[in-house]
Amino acid sequence: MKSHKIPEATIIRLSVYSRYLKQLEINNITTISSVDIARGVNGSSAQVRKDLAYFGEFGMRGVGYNVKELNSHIMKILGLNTNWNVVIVGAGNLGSALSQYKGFQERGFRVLGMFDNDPEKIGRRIGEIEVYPISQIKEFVEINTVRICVIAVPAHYAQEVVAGVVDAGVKAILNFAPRALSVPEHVEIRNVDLAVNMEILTFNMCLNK
Amino acid sequence: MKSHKIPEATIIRLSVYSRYLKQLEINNITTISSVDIARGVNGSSAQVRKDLAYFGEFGMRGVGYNVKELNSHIMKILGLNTNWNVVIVGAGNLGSALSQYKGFQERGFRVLGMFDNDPEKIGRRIGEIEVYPISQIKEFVEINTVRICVIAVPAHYAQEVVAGVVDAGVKAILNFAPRALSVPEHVEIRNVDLAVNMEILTFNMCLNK
DNA sequence: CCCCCTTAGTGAAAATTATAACATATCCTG
DNA sequence: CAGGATATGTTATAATTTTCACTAAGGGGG
Repeated sequence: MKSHKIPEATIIRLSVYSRYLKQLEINNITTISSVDIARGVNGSSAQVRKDLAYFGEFGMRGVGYNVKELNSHIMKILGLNTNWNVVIVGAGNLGSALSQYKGFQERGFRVLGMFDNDPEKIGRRIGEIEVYPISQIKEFVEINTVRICVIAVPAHYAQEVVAGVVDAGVKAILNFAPRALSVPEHVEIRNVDLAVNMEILTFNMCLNK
Repeated sequence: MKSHKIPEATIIRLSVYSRYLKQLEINNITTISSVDIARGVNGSSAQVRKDLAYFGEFGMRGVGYNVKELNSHIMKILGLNTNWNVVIVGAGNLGSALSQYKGFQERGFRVLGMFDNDPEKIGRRIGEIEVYPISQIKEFVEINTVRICVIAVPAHYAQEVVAGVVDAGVKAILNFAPRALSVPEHVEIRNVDLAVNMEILTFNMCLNK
């Protein structure tokens, strides 16, 4: 297990493998080969093996991988052997939808609260989740040991929100606002830009004609 | 303008540059250097210039780029000099939120309709957008020349939906279902896996301690 | 009008990432 | 128990992408 730098693409794929393995588990499939994993995720078998090799040896030559065991290893690699507390800032359409997103819950992400500055929204409940005033976020994050914050506010508020949640002790930010944000060295940030994804599609469509 | 293969990372960055330039336009900034673009998007100036160089020469040496003109070029490169009609399949939380997402409208993506198989949801309106039965999607796509479909249904329905919309004539798919989907050669697909993004954060957080 | 400062464009070098090929280990069959 | 079939782990190779350094070109001041 060398701690050399791991390509981000590898982490993305591990996450995808993991979900696929979960599916196999549900279907009571106990063993799988790298070739079949590759088939299941539209990848290559060499890549599957290479990705796993960064972290150890999880398979058996001539046999394949034990589905459950491999998934368990990957989950641990990804830091998913524990639950994570999450807050969402921005209780608009997107924030609300994210708060209900099953895909988070399934992977151990628990949205404990939402925050907004709109008096209209504060106090409301989205499903089980209450919307608190943004002024209370620091206290909330500290009390509930929240490490992850999702930002789903308009772009021009986003940097301001970052400052607040970083101060509150958040260690990772998933940002849906289409703007580059500055964070301190010790805070992880990841941008999910929905329009960018659309635009990659249009670019490719235009190429092909 | 060489038509060599363009890195996808370049396209992503172009999209980001474009949004940043838009912002500059709004602030009445007329000229900008690659260094300042880089600063605005947390990138490097060499990368900015390299990315643009794939498509032509848009700047003036010793001066920089004309903001408006450069953005106009990038928009055209990305295929955004025209509007795109979009349908969303899945009128749940996520689909509904996406239908209202301002970031799409701003970039010329018009959501014309949503589709679902739940009688509860069919006929309802989310904002201006009506939810139609999935059975009508083919006709709708043909009549409205829809080229892009957003998939926001549970994972186990997603492949089925793909088959339907591809048959209907859709050329690009933005998939939010956490599952690898098969599409014909001529159809572009892009997966936005929200949990994956969370998991990259947790992975990195675990590395750093 | 010339010189200096600035900044785009570009080609080569470096770093990264993916692919392919192979050596090693396990199982199964006869 | 031996040998073939299978599939991992690993090393080497190729491809891609980024970074760096340099050249070329425009603008402004003296």
